[in-house]
Amino acid sequence: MPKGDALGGFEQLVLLALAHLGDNAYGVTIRQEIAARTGRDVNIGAVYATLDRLEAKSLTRSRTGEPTALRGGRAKRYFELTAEGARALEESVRAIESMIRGLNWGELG
Amino acid sequence: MPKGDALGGFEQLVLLALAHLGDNAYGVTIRQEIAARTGRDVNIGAVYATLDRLEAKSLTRSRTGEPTALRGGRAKRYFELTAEGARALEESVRAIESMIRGLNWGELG
DNA sequence: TTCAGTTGGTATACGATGTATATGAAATGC
DNA sequence: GCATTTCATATACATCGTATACCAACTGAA
Repeated sequence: MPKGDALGGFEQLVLLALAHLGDNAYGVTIRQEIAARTGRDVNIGAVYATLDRLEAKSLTRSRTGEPTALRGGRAKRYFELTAEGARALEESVRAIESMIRGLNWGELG
Repeated sequence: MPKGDALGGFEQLVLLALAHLGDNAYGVTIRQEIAARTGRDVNIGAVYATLDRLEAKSLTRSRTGEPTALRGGRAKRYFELTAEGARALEESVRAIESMIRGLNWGELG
């Protein structure tokens, strides 16, 4: 990995949410996924801003879906990982895991 | 966790390095620990800047050690986690682990 | 048939975080 | 003493994270 393109913490979170959601990833579900797994109640604007930045870096791509026959069911913007995004995510997960490995929680603080 | 005090990605990395290094954590070794585990060649200035911010948030504390009898062996500034820092780190590791759990790498990209 | 109510997205601004560059200070060894 | 080595600090700027506010599209019922 060339230096300088490490993922930010929130970018990593959003990419992980995409990975879990598969073909049902759009603003609202992404936010829910993060909240459900981490307990962190993120702002929806933060999610979209980050998705835009990820797309600008070619780590994600998006398409507009069809409206659904539900009250307020307007068309969604679906997001997915690109191959490059999947690679960056794997790399970044590997990095954090190797930092976590072997920690002795008992001796901290 | 009260909203707003989530750790940044690099802050988390630095705290993890502290956790591994125990009583031998100072600028140079912290940098080495991160590089050795992640392959990421971080800038020393970035490390100190982050340590200062962590200390401002009471997640770490520091003290100045004794000079050593080595060429260039000037006094080091040692860093360690506070109890609060250890808690924040555990919390943040738990969050990322629950985001990683159950991922199916094969279906990405 | 229009408008309240609901879902979902966009714009933008700003503070926090991440990073590079440059400089400073204290020690040793010759 | 002065070059050399280790370690720390200062500063400036780019990127990321977050809040606030607003806009758009659709349904259902008056």
